[in-house]
Amino acid sequence: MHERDIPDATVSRLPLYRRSLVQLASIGESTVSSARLAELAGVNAAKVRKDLSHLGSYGIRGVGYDVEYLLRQVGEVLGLDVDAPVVIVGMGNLGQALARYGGFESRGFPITAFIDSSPGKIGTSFDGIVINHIDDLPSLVAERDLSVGIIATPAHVAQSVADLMVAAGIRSILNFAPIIVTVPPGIPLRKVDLATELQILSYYQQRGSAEDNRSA
Amino acid sequence: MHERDIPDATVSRLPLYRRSLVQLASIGESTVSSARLAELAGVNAAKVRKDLSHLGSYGIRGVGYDVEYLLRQVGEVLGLDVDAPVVIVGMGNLGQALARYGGFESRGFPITAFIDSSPGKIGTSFDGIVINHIDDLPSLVAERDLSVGIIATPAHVAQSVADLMVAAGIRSILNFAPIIVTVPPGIPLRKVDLATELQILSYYQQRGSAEDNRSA
DNA sequence: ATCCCTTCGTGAACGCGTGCACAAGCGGTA
DNA sequence: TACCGCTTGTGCACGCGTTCACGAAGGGAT
Repeated sequence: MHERDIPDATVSRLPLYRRSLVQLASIGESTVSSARLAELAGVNAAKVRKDLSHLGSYGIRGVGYDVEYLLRQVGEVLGLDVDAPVVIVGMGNLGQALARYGGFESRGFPITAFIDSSPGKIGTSFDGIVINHIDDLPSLVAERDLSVGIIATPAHVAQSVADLMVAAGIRSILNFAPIIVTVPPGIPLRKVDLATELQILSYYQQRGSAEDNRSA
Repeated sequence: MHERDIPDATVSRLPLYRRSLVQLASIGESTVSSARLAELAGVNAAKVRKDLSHLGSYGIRGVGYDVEYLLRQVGEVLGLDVDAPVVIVGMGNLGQALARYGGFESRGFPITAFIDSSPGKIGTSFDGIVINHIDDLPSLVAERDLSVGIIATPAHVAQSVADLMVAAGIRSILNFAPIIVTVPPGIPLRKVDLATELQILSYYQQRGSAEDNRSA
């Protein structure tokens, strides 16, 4: 049926469904209706059904969706059946926090390499992994099959770090530096900017009316 | 003169423009065209013009926009002319990193209070600010005029923390916990989920085609 | 004063995303 | 077997967001 061509909006919700499904599985639920899943994920029930229909039809009318099966299916579509080793570039406060944050390994994204430019840090260990120089990136990518690069550097070096990542063979990038970074087509790139989020909140707070923000 | 009713999509780009304008101001540029601003912000030039038109028309045909004036204007629309003191709840790895991350104070969001549940942490200082118990939140909100609450706790307590924040008078919330949190209407709420971002990247990486991700 | 070049502001068309509403389909029960 | 209640899958209409393309309007030079 419809194997590929999943809309962007749906893709961005799949991790949400996945989280809810994990939760359901952990409390022993074997099936779930679109209404219940919608409630857990904080979205509309019709949207859940339409989203899930994009990965083929796995629901049973009158019953709902099989939790375990759907969980496997979503994981497969997202490509989570294989690990994607992560390298963090920039071991300042943010980089160190990301490194210690446990939520990655357990979700299939083992943090496998660290890069920093400070001579005082290079060669030292962090969580049992040696911090390397950026020049070592290409060989690290090859050795450890690094797939995802996280940029946690100051803004003024973020673009050059991104360029070096691409050159070294990194296949997708998550940018935390507060600046626009551009990469060649074919390299998925997403950004997380904390100050931006606060500024958006500031607008809606000041205005009184709170857009669609009932749940998140 | 359209004062209010700025589309959500535009609001979410205003911080981006603001960042670019700050950059331009720092290198002494006094005017900027929509094309240049678009390049810096990584968006389409027509979009820039339409976005800026929503805050009234400040561009001069044949010349461009006045950097300083536009900067003030954007800041005012976003409500950045007054400080919005921030409280961080959950001083684990992420909370500590956010606390040390310098990008907030300088952008009008002074981090003014910390909350944690661990008896070992309560009463100790972090960056010169004492870590308090969640029960102290209402009085802290009143004393320090706290406006924004950051949830950096484990998922299973995030909802109750959000409830307590709302009850204490917090006016907008940024949630880092990997779970859906719901708040009453009128309280702006945004979420940042790192694992979700990685999973989305994983999908596009696996697929080969990289959506609109040329710049971010 | 006139012309030309540049850049803004916006009308209009298109496409994506959302949500309603309903028919189709499955399971259980008598 | 026939019926009933529940839930999925989707056609359809609506609205928001994006982009093109062009008229309007400034500034500077002749």
